[in-house]
Amino acid sequence: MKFNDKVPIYYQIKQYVYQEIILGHLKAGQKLPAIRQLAVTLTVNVNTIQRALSELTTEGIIITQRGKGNFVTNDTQLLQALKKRIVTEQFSELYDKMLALKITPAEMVQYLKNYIDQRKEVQHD
Amino acid sequence: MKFNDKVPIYYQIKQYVYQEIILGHLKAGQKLPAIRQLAVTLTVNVNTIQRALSELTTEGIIITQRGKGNFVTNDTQLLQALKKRIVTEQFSELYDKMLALKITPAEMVQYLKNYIDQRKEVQHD
DNA sequence: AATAGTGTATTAGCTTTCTATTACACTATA
DNA sequence: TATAGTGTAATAGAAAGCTAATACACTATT
Repeated sequence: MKFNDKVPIYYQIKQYVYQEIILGHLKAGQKLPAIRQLAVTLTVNVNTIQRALSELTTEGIIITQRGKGNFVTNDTQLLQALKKRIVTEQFSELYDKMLALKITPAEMVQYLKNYIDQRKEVQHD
Repeated sequence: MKFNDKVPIYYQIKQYVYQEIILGHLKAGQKLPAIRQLAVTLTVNVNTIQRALSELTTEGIIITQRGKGNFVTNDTQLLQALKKRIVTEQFSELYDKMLALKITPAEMVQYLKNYIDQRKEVQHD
């Protein structure tokens, strides 16, 4: 997996797990791959996986059963809220950065639309 | 200054300088505060300031004159392009993250509008 | 009981970032 | 020419993150 070297890997792994849950690749109650397996798959050290899962456990997203494995929580309410939480986080960050540049909300929407149009054009290459 | 501990301080200082230029607080040719002064103002070490300015110099945004100080470039074309570059970077990041969550461009716009409305409501408290 | 598959914990060492400190080099000016 | 203000460089040490390696603990199965 390709990681951004400006932000801790364990943090990016957390985001990856969020993503897999949101995409439905990981469902409530489902068993995650073994940490040694994840370490191989993501090509990072077991301890780095551990740190990410440990924080996810603290959040209640992941339940660890010693000797058995790691499982996605069965708390469907928590999982439902996850997508909203993650998406909102991203828009919140963007909003604050734009505001710091004195860009108005209306302009933000326009910038986003323009960016989208631009991506569509480039797609046609 | 408050820094995000997930990303290097020198990197955040670069962003801060970009911001000050975009906002027009720093204009073409203008002298920056002395690095020792910046270090005090931002409450970081001189070397950390140095690293940020060194990278900005490499980009041509800042011109260093030994013994005199650091100055914003007079290359107005470069400065003009800066705002677009920084803003686009942010939307690009958002777009990619949303796409990873299988959120369509149309939905992105809607999410942004919703977030903006939400912020407006909260403002009224 | 032994074994394989899990998570947990610890230690050592590397790299990056940041700080602290000191010394040096160039520029302007009194 | 002395001095104050500037950037530059180098060293040492602390902290965070990551890796590697090893050992341990729990669970399920043979």
